[in-house]
Amino acid sequence: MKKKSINDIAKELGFSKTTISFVLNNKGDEKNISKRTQEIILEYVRKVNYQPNQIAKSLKNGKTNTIGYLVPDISNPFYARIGRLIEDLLWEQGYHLIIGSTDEKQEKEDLLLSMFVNRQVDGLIIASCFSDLHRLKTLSAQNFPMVFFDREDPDFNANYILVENQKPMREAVQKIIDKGATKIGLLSITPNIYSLKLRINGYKDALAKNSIKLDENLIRIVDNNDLQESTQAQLNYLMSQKVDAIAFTNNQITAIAIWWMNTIHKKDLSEIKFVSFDNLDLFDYSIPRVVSVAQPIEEIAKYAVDILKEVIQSNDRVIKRIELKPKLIER
Amino acid sequence: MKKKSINDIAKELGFSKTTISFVLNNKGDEKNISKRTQEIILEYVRKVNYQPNQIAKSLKNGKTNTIGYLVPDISNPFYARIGRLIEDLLWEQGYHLIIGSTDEKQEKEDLLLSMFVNRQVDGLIIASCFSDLHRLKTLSAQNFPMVFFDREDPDFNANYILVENQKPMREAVQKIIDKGATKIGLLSITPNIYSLKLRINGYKDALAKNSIKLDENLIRIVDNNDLQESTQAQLNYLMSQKVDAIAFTNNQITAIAIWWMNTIHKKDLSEIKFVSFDNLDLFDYSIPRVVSVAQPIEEIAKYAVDILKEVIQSNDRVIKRIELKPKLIER
DNA sequence: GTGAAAGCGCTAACAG
DNA sequence: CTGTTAGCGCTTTCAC
Repeated sequence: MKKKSINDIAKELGFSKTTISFVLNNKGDEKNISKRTQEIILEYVRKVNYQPNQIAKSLKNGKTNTIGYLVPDISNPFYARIGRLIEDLLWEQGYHLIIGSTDEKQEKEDLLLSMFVNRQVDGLIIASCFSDLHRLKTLSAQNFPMVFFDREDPDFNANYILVENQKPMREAVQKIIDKGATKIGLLSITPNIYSLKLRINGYKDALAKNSIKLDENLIRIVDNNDLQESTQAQLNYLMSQKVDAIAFTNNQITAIAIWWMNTIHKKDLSEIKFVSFDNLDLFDYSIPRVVSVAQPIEEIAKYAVDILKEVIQSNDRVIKRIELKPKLIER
Repeated sequence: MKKKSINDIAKELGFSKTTISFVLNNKGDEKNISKRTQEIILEYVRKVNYQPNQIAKSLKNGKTNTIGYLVPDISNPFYARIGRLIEDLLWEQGYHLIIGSTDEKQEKEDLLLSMFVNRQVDGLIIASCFSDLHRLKTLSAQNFPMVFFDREDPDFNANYILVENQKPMREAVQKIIDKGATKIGLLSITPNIYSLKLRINGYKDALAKNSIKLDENLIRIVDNNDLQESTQAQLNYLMSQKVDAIAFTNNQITAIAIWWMNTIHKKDLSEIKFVSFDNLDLFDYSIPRVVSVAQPIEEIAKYAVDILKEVIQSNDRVIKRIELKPKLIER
């Protein structure tokens, strides 16, 4: 059974497409279509459950009412929850979300970016891996509506919704120093992303401030291609070095670490302290205790959508940089 | 800067649109376009970074290469992870995912369903709340490609990727009975979904098999509109009834329960036993101990995509019902 | 008040 | 080997 088109409706009803189109788009009055005609059309449309083809509409209007959501991994709770919030906010405005997970791979990000552009999404909300600015800069130069969140590249001027990184990390690490930690390791995913560098700097700041000598060996980077295994190996190393605290630059590796401590390592649980950028509910009760930096995800989603809408609507270039304050959660 | 169209390319290069189109769609050889011409076109296209408009293509071909993913909540780890797996599988086939979260609300589900249809998605992967079959049956009658997972409605004949519900739940509850539980409560989200009913039946079966009298008061239903609060209130009730074990019908409420036990209740942690349908990594170490029923999410995603593809490709009606075996995880 | 017709960017049958 | 052309379903200008 083929779907009805506006043409079919027109024929069946004996009106022209134009008339049907006007009525369907609530321009009946404006275009002086008689009340009677409008009723007939609306009634019929309801009866046969006619649904206009959005693709045709999009082609004509140059608007698809879709937004691309490009993140490292949609199943990461942080991105999943923000995604959900964004989905809801966009829904209210008649927009829909197409998702894309990059796995922190430049190549995948590039392909997804082209895909989104080819699909004519009206805008993009992105947590980029920023490993190659070329394509982003091209899009930006074309004034393609984009809002970036979570991560920043100082060489790339764009709309950013960010949270402070360095200071909160410093304060979080300070907390565990106050509680007696002296030998503090750090575990991070690839820090070629500026925001992650800042988090690491925060860690270094805290050490410096407390005259703890920085031991570069205690800064461990996990391999993105094998997050699970690599995190565990690096943890193992840090534990062998007898650290009494570990700072993590995102929630994903903290979660793996807690799991590993409890199921594989099974030692030092109460002795060691964790610091995590990003919060998770389970930190409220998990051992080791975690001091965490909670990002204001509702705000992030809200600003991302608001600014994206602004960019889409305005013709001239909008560049905003919003920096939100995360919340330090002591435990 | 307006985007280039195939027309522009044709003019600039002095070929016709057809030739360009053939070459771009790798039909150059098939259509006997000279090697030289192909090279020129490919070269030029690369140089100006021409990207064909997918919307126009879609309109022409009647295919959008998008699939709708309709679930109660994309930020629920279960749906998020399956979503991610599906995204990857579809990506390999050139398909992309549009997401929609229903919040278990019929109205929202209906709206999302229309949205997906209007957008001309090529297919739908759905965990429906099944509170009104009308629209689904209409779509099904129109042979719209759909695959349902996680949940089933026996009154609705469709493609299903499911896991066994009743028996695994019975076995899981049996485990904790073996460990000494005698007064076992149950907490579930709205069980107007058949699959959830089956899980509850599994719980009842286990009690019956062990001659434990069923106390309907110990079967508590949480309010979907306020999951957090409601779950906590119901838990409070169950604890006041001195149950020595609680079975949960999905991971979301189990996670809330663990959080509540550890942060609010702070008692009975080692005394009480949990059973959870759906697994979470944190169950590996969380207290109370959780016996869980782990769904094979990779398989679910794989089958969902495979069968959807099959349905899309075949002209005649395909109806499959796959029932996978979940894995019982003792702890 | 209503309709004819052009055109959004692309594909593909058909012609040459 | 390559080009002309119709048409996917819709919107909108202009004409009647």
